[in-house]
Amino acid sequence: MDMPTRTTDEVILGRLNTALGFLVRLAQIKVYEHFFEECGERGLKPGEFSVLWVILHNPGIRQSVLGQRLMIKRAHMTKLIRSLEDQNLVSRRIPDDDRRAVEITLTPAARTMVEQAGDWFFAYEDSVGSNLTTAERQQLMVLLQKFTGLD
Amino acid sequence: MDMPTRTTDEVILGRLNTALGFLVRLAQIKVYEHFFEECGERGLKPGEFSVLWVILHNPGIRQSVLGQRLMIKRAHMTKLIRSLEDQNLVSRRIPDDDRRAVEITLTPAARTMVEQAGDWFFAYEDSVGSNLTTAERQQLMVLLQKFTGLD
DNA sequence: TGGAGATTGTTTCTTTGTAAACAAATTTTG
DNA sequence: CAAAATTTGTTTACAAAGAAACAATCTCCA
Repeated sequence: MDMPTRTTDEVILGRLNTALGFLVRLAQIKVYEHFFEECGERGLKPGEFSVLWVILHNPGIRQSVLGQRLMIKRAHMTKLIRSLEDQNLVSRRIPDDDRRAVEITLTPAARTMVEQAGDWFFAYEDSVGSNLTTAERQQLMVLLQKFTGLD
Repeated sequence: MDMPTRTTDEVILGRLNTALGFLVRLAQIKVYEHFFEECGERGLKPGEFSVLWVILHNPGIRQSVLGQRLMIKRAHMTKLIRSLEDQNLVSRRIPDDDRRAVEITLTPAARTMVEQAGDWFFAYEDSVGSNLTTAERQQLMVLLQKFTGLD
């Protein structure tokens, strides 16, 4: 009998389910979808939060450095920063010693906001991978740190 | 001295570098960039390949099932399939027993092409995470399978 | 010193993917 | 059975992200 595949778990993936790149992509989508179920309408997306968080902990950081660390391309970073500036969350300053660069700082209002947002963001992050044991989560974290070169 | 952050590895990430969601996003970008360095102008992107690969191994699979398994949204799947159809790689058939559904099959030409593409695709996939040991790669694979619910 | 090349950020255009409204077919249920 | 609800795929409008071309500034070296 050669019935066409009708249900998700019948699907034959072959070697695909051993491919790291494929698995990482699936994981990323899952995290993202899970985020919007949980944090739904908080108004602050994961990308935005990570940018603000890093600026909080590195006041005066340059756009280029921020982009390199978070792996956000220049063109996109420009848009992100402008959007944050429009929301009055960050301010830009051209340093005297290099007038091409832009140094980013949080506004005072944003500082308290981001600290607060950190609470629920990391609470959410703790719920990521809740189908793994604590030990597995720890293991996965370490492996991903090494994989991404963050160790 | 409170110098603004100037180089990537000076950047303070705080709790962020222990956040699974953040790490997974970084990993995904890294895989994707690495892919285009390696496989540059092969004309077949990771997403397209995975779709074709799954159709190859599940001939007559329905669009909805394909989308669920690869976590591709309906609206997007429609465009992907149409693009593949325009390239004469897949054909669509409305089954008699459910005239809303669409069953997808590879064209004969695509079958050999995808089998061939599999060779370099999985060769590339083997090079993903080359900064990890073989054991670590295996571990990461198993953890991601569990994480994504593919086990 | 001054010009070639690199760096930094912006702009414009394109690609990729999502959301919401819709139409058609099917299933459920009163 | 017939109306209501669900499923499946498409369309349209939009958001997120990258690529390439560009302008301004800085660096390096002949």
